[in-house]
Amino acid sequence: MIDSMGKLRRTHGCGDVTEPGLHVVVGGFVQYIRNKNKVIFIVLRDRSGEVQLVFNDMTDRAIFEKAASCKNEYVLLVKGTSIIRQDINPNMKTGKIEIIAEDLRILAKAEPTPFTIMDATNAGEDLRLKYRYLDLRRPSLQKNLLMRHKIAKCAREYFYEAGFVEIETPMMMKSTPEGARDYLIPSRVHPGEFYALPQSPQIYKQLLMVAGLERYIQIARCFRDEDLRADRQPEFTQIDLEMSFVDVEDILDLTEGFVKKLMHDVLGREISLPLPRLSYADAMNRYGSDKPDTRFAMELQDVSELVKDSAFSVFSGAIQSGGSVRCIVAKDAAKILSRKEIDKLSDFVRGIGAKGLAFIRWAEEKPTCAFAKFFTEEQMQELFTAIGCEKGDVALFIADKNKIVLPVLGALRLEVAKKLGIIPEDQLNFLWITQFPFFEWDEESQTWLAMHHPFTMPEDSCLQYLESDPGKVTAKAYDLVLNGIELSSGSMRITDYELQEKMFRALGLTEEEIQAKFGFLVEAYHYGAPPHGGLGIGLDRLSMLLCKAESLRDVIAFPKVKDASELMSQCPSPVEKANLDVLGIMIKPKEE
RNA sequence: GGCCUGGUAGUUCAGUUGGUUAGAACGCCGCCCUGUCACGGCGGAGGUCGUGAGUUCGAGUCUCAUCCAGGUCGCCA
Repeated sequence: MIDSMGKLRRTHGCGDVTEPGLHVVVGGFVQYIRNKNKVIFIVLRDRSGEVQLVFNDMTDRAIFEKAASCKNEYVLLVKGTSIIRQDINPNMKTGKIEIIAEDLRILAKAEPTPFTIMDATNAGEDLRLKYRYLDLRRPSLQKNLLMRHKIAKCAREYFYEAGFVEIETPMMMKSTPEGARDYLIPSRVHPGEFYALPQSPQIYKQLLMVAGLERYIQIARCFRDEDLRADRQPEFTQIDLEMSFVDVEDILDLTEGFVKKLMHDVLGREISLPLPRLSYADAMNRYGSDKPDTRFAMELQDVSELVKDSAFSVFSGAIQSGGSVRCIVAKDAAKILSRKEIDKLSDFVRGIGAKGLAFIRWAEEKPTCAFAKFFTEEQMQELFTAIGCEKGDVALFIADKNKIVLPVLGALRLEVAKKLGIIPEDQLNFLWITQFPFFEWDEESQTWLAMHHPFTMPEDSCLQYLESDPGKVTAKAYDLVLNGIELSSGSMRITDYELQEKMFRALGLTEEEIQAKFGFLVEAYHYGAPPHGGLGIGLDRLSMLLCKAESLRDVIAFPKVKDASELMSQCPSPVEKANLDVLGIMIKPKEE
């Protein structure tokens, strides 16, 4: 039998009882029991922290017996008085006091949990996810969810103050065959037809601007049916914004104000504005990434000019076919980057598309370098000077098309920095990436594809190249990057329907395709739309970074695992045939 | 879909060159203990070594297949 609360109500959080002489009622889960036969200590835990309860020979016999019957994770309600402890526990926030129990109610019993509920748990993640409600009892996860709440609260406060209106957009919408795969929802009323879950509220928020709502915010759920990563869930949340009568600068300024408030409110840290900005081209050339981690240098260097005439065909060949030879120099890395380690790096770059890795390792008096034989002593000296390679350093070279060289060297830069441990962990490097290319040449289909969605506004200065030289066109698009992670992405939208039609033509879309895919959106812009743009800020990633969590799963209450299933409820799951019949759906048998 | 890593008690792990009855810690059960604090002491229960096949006199250990989990690449306009 369990007890009822009766009229007894909690007066304090466990972690809030820090003074002696208080008459308190606390409730929570049993964290530890230390039964010394004549005296029993129970540590009780709730959201606020832990506190020690004491039952001894002064305790009513029935209460004492009841305390003796308690086990871990029982839910208790305890009335008592706080007193100074005989021996202080310095590891506990409430370690100075303990509560002499006068009344004890067992509100719920608990079976032994599959793993011990404590922060320093070493239970496997799949087990913890299966019993997520137990995992979430751990203080560190509670802290993460609290942090996430604070971020959302801060966003609402800031943007409400700036005149943004919170509006919910539909979760059931038209499937758009562009981009990521949609999650589909079958329709019973229209058998054979489907809604889609939104990949983002993009279209609706633009229509809200056409509607004249001027400033919109939503903490929006988004869905993408693609493979998962540690930093990618099929269902995620973004702080979604759109605003009218603005240009890029206004949006960046407003967002920066939010970032500053966020850092202040949530972390108590001050950052200075404006945040640094880097063009996409510079980011690629200097860091080999459109989301560079600028907490450390080790920038990419182009040595094509120096090596283009060499007899080393790997270098000269790459340049002749329009590519380049670039390198990074890892200072004082020769000790850590042994031959064996460099071989591993070589495997690493091959794994992500490079043909190989050339290197200079300058550990002893003379550098080790396999390609040195193709160069004169003077030429090598010239190379060392140019890239700043000295004794103790390691230089790593990639030669190929730029489309390979840049991202591979960018990934290598991160990999090497991790190995060397040169990334300052507690630094917060925010960075805007701007001037994204509008089009991307697709070798496979031999056409220009939109790098962002096709409603993105091109920069005013390059409108003239739209048809003559699409590769030159840059977009009014911007990404906010924090420590090498893309936090936010946004753009100005096209409001001129004539320009929009030009864009569609440049992308090779036919009138039928345009109508089928975006008909209602295109039509909307025929009725007048103020200039507008916006962005979405990844709430999950932001939380992950601010909590210093290693995975998105640590900041989402009920996350999905790698195959997009949820281990606790075991979804997705098959449904009854009758349910499918109503929807007019048949399951195709698995192919052998 | 490719590649890498892992799967042994409720949990976290060890298990040597293939060789007797598969071990430890925590947890669990019982007993003892008036000041513990991740309490301590004594005793006990608990295993289809992910699954299936193969090699072998003999497989936790070797081989193959398969399932599960994680990471990574493809993918994510």
